[in-house]
Amino acid sequence: MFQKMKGTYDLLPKDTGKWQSLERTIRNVSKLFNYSEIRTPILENTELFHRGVGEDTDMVSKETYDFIDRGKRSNTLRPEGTAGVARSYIENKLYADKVPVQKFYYVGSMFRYERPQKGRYRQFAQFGAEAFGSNSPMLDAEIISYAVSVLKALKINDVEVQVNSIGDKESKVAYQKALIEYLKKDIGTLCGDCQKRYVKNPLRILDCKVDKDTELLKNAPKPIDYLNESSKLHFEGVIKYLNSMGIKYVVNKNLVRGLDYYTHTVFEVNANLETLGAQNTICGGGRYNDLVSSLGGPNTPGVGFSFGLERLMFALESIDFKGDPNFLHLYLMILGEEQKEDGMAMLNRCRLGGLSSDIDFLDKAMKGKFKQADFLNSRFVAIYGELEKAEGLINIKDQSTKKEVRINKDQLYNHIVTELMNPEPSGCGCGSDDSDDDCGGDCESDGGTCNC
RNA sequence: GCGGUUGUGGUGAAGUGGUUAACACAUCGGCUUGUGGCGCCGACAUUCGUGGGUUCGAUUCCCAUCAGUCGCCCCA
Repeated sequence: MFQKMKGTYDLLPKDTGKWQSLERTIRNVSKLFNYSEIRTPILENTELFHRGVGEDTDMVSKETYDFIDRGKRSNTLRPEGTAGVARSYIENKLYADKVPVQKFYYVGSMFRYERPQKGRYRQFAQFGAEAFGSNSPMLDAEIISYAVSVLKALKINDVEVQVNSIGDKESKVAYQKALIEYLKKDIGTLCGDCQKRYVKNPLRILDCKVDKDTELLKNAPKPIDYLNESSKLHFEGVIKYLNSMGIKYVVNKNLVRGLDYYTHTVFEVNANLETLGAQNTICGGGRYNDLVSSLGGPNTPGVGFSFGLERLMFALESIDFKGDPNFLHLYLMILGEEQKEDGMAMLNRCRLGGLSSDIDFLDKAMKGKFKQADFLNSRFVAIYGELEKAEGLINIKDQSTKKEVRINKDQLYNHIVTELMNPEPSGCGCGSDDSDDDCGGDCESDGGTCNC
């Protein structure tokens, strides 16, 4: 028997409603912030990620899915979204567009070759946003507000936004030098991982979980203290606008991020949920003013974020998020071979009229048909057998009230539509069982038959 | 890449070095030709993730491997 590859998962119909609902919210909020969807290939030239994300990052040095294709080219399944979007921005010369600040969002699969654990898969989904063409701190603040607004729209409230600045290239270099100098004598007292980081990526020593409480690290210089004048001004601007928008955040001076392309603002959103386990960062992002130029484009600033959608899903589950329900308006029960032609005709008429409808294909007994109708969460069942055919009638039963009526069979569709419009029994026919709220807010899309 | 832990039917699970692998739920069929309940009757694992080893004999012990799960590193 075949089984799915390690670290992948099948998203089955019982759960896809949640994802559709989540994605709809993402798209709605994105529209409010005027970010437009971009879809770039899942596959890119390997070199793009080496140059974009950074040769020495863990992500590129040990987590990418690389392969050589039949044309002997080296390809990589994208481990993140920013590099591909930046490539597309440059390749399509969007910097020359009439709209000078280009704002994109994307939703799609990313791939990293890691050991799976809670909230971490080898194929996982991200929702990300990127804005190119302005170095204004207003844009940094907008991006953070955008991320927070998505969470708010999803009713995920128990989160903490952490921000920091690592400054522009000049500030970064100055800081890194100072840090290396500071740690030089005592690096031997830190943990093994830190000693490796010292050589590879000294910035990361700052948020080491093992050593973070040592005097050495507590007193270590912080990036924020090494910002040059313009970097300092930029960060102050970001803070100013966050405050003016009423966005809650904490400045975490130890926050540094693992990707090389970041400059200035870096931020993370953490959810305080035990259901997330160790992976509680649901969103990360920051500014990357040197990325576009390092990929061969014009000198163009940018800023963005990305959400891990599986982690968002975990967060949603802990607040009892339901998503779009699976339901049927009509389940048609045909009794007897002779009635099947009429049945198919009625079924088709209902479907074309906008009613979600189905029928028993297995000639089950009544008992079995009713069970199916229940499993499929059907609002109405209609029974059509010999007796009905003889009189041109059909029995229709409202599952929400258990009331059954016998009507002219040509009235089946009209009857159901009329009943669905009638607010009396249980609101909409979407089958949603939460009576307090609504059915997710989008039943108007199912053919105009909902009335919640 | 490293470490812990788990792996028995559709599901939840019991179990033992010895030949019929409990039990419950679900599902299917019947009692009951067309109204879902209840009840009763019956069906449903040539096999205990996979491969190898120890043994007269392995689902049980050992090794490997695969997968799940949790953690480290890192990240979403």
